[in-house]
Amino acid sequence: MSEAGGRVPSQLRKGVLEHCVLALLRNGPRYGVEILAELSAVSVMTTSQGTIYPLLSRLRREGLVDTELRESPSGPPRRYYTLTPVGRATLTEFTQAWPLFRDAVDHFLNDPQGESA
Amino acid sequence: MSEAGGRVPSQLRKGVLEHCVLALLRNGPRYGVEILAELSAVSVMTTSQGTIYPLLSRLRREGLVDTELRESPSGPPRRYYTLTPVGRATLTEFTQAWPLFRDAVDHFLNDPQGESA
DNA sequence: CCAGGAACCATGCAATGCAAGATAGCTGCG
DNA sequence: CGCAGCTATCTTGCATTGCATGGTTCCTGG
Repeated sequence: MSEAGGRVPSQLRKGVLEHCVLALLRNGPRYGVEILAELSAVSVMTTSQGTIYPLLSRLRREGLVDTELRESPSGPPRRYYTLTPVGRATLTEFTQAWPLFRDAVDHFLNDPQGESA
Repeated sequence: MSEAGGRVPSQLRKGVLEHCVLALLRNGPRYGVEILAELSAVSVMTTSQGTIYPLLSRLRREGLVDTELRESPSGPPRRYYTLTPVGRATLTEFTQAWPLFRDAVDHFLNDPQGESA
């Protein structure tokens, strides 16, 4: 309630979450719950296990990430995800495409008359 | 292919197109084909009739826009869309939420180490 | 052994962009 | 008038993907 201004429609995340996960993996291998936590550290990206596990499975199926099961110091084993060359290339593509999209949205939101420069 | 750098995944548009249309309508009433043209003027927002007509129907059904059928100086009648107060409020909400989302994505894409500025 | 938590995964649903195609009105031409 | 071609609107079916829900496995502590 009263978060009208801060609420981000979940549809916005479509097609973006995937690339944010790839971006996280640039920093080194991560496992599911860890990825979930790092995403949720930025509130508008907060999501759930029901979102990222299917997402991670898809990334693996499509060859964008490799996985490796490692024992945990305490608890069940963790599945670590690592970028493959294909995953890295996909991330690079997105990194180039994103500013175009972002600026286009800014254009429509900020340029009512098409005036400006 | 080979457009890797400029290609914007269509999933990116999800939930955004709707608000870009609302933003367009701030400039006054528009009809379908006209909206399609103004969106396509920004290449990454190029879309098709099969996308905007269902979208416009939904906006009308949800009370975000009003419609009015007007004769065309030449051709079939056109259905003009106008923002309702609800539509205007929805647009305002999105205008506030968008920068949060945009900056979050920028954060993940540009901040590999979390080193910040 | 049992309780509880950490970690993983699968299933079904909802929202929405899109391709393809159908319909209807207007204009110009013969 | 009759037809071609354009403008404009709308419908249907599909693919993608975020999400809620629930279930399973492994480890630790008592």
